[in-house]
Amino acid sequence: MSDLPKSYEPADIEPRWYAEWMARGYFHADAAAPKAPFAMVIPPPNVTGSLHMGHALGDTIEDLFTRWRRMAAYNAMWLPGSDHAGIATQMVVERELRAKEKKSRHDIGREAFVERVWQWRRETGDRIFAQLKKLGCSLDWDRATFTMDPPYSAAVVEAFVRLYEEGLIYRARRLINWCPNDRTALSDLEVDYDEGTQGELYEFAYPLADGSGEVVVATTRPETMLGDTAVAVHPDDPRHREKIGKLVRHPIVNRQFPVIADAILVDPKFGTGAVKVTPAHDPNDFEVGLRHNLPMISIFDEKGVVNAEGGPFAFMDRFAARKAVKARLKELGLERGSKPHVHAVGHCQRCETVVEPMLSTQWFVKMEPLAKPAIEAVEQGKTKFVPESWSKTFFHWMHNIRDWCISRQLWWGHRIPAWYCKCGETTVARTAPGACGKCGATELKQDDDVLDTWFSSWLWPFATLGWPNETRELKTFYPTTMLDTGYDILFFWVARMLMAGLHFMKKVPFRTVYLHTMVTDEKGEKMSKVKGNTIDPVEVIDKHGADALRFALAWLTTHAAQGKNIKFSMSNVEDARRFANKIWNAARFALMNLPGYDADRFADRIADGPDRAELDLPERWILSRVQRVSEEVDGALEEYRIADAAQAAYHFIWNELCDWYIELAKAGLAKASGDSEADLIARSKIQGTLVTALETAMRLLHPFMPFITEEIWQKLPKPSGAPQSIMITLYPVRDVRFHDDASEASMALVQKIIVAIRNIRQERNIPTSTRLRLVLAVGDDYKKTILEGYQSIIAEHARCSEVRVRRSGGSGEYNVGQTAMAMAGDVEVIVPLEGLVDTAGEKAKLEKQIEKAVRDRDHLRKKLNDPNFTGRAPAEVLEKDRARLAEAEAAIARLELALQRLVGGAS
RNA sequence: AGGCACGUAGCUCAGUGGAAGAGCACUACCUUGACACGGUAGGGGUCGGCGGUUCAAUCCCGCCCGUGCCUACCA
Repeated sequence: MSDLPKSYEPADIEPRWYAEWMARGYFHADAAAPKAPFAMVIPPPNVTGSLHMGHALGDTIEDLFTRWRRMAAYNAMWLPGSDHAGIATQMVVERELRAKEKKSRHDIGREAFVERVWQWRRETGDRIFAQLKKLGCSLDWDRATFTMDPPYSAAVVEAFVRLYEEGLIYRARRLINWCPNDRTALSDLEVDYDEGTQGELYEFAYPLADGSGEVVVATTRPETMLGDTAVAVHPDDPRHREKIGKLVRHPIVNRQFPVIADAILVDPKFGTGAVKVTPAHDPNDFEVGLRHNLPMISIFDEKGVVNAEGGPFAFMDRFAARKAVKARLKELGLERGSKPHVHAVGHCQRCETVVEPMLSTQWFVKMEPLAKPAIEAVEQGKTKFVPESWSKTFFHWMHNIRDWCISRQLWWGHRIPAWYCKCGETTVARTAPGACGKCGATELKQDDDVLDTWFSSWLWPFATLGWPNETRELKTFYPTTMLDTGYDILFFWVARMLMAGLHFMKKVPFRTVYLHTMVTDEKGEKMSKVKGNTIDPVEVIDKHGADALRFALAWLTTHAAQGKNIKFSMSNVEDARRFANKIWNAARFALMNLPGYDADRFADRIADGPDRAELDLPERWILSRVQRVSEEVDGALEEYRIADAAQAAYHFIWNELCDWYIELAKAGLAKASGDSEADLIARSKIQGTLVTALETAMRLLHPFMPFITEEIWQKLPKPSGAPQSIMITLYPVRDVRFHDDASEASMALVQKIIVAIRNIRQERNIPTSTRLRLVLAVGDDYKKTILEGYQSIIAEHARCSEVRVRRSGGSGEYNVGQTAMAMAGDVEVIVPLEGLVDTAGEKAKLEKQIEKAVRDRDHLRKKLNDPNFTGRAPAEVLEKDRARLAEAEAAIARLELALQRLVGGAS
């Protein structure tokens, strides 16, 4: 007897099973196991991070695939870890230091600060791991890796040194993106452009040095004029042609510089046709500076404050200087105008400070040689994107790739393995060199900078498996099978991993890249703490359970078209929770109805399929259906159609197993409630089928909802020798013995008939307590025989006292004018309604049905009379349409007959 | 500026060259011994607009309108 509570309470069940699975070591994959590998690495969350909805989505998808493959007998390995997240982590610890001790990192020094970060990590880092466990993630925790672990750090150094030795890493003075707030260089990808910033196009005049006039320039950043070293015009612009080669006089700092001609920089149609050139603070101007060999004058320090080059404006902040410079120009009578101007302004991805282009010496990775093999690998299908359309975006970026600035002026991260000698020699080495290789000096100074966090992340799929050592792990699990991640880090991470994997391992790092969408709030707005529209997955789990959250996300995970996202709301979770409750109650029903059931005996009975087991229609039908749905779910997962898989499982469980089979089983069990041997056998067939269908459904659903399926699975009776956990069972596989087209067709007809009767009842307001007498009229004896076999099922479910089946066309079987009639496929469903009939109403209903059938018939006739159609359409389409036409014609005939009788009877 | 997508039921979204689908919402009825976190039945869409290809178009092609996203140095 079941003592299950009436509704499902996940909080009691989930933590218990996760602990049990851990204890039994189910998450661990042995690299030496003689099984086909399925390997995946987690996109490592920041150590500072806590689980947000984006993680919840990705990790649900990843766990879903890991569990699914594990149940298909793969050696499934999902590798966990976390990322040291340079800037983010440094900022967190700095903030804490300031709050607790009112000190800056500079106050305590680099060594002490880095120790502080380690201490912070020991105390509060990897909080997210506990949250991943709550979500049910079956990660191989023994392999958890942190990007600052000593072996991983060694791999980072190894990668740097190799690339340096190969000439793919170089140090150069370039114009880079600088964040004056974080005081570090950024890569191009770390700059977000704020499209549509309302700015000003300000015009002012540079006087020509010879006094022959002036040249008016237009700029959005007047303050950078302090660093101007040229004015550029288009060589063919008649307005400016005679000024080319002349000098202008800088009105504020004591300097003269030329008017130059540059057809690349200058668009004569824009602004005044003359451009001020600031090579040290603008990427385009930098290029001009190189082309024309102009001086490059940096006018800001690392905080974005004007330096000594700014003359009277020194020590002013960038934005204060802008105002001051404008005011001064006005005083000097050089202001020439201003108009509003919308343009894109770059912001630091991390702190949103306006990025300053600065001239600076940094380390770079030469990307083109790395990009080429990655492009080819994707072209050749060695790595596939899902959805496929992302490969276009990938190619576009890869073909236009630029060198990657990898040095960061931070303290937290992998320190650049380069040492400088007073003699000017640079030594790049795996360990600190004892002396300069050139001059022998022993006082070498290591580069102060650390590497971009992504420089360690791009090694993730192989550095986590022991690279550069040749490990068993690498041999077994590299290349990994799939990678799942959000499309927002396609360039940051996926593309770079492809490049690093091909370069260092000579093989792609993953066969398939599944890119999932972004999760937003229900209005489609990005979730953010500032906006206050975040949904905390941990709170959701506490309230509704991890299974509900996971299923809600899976249900919504359709292929990620660009610019689309998952609009997530709590109602999605509530729906999923209702589903969990439904499953729970289906299991309760089963468990309440199993007294006397012997799982071993049923297993014997069913061992050779449903024929030998002598099952009845409902049993044959549901076993065929669970089989078909299993294949559907499995097939959908093969194609990464996650929502389709979730929805197929959902509809099977709710609309077939619960709505129909359990109802059919109730009647069957009631009928066979006695103690006779016959009853016992009849009962056991139903019990066995119910348990089998439910057990299969639980396995099917386990990757989506691991906890509830385990809980129920454990409670179901199983034949002796069954596995200890649903986690280590086999995923439902194709078994053609249970395919039963005939039973599915018969059941579909029975269902149609029952629905037609319920419809009649509903429309006429006939209460369920009124037992109906039913007549089914069919066109041939074959169908008559079949339906006669299902009379009792129909009677039970449509609440009829009597069901008669006869050939159609006869008369006198029911009282004229006293019946309701409807078509269920080609079966006439006739319900005598003595004394209950509203003749006018019946007439209207019949007419409506006729009208629809006539519409169908006319449409089909027209089609089938068109030789163009019959001549060109494929045979099966013609056949189908002819059958439909025949059905429509028969329906019209029978409905019209019924109408005539009705009218005749009433008159 | 270039590129990639999208426009299907009130809402959120699937879908396919051969009779329009789901979840939620809505309407009516039902406290039936698995479940009211439930059941039964139902209403609701010229599949953004206009052309074209085809025997057949929501699906393929072109144009237009609208929306979103990505990349890019427009002073």
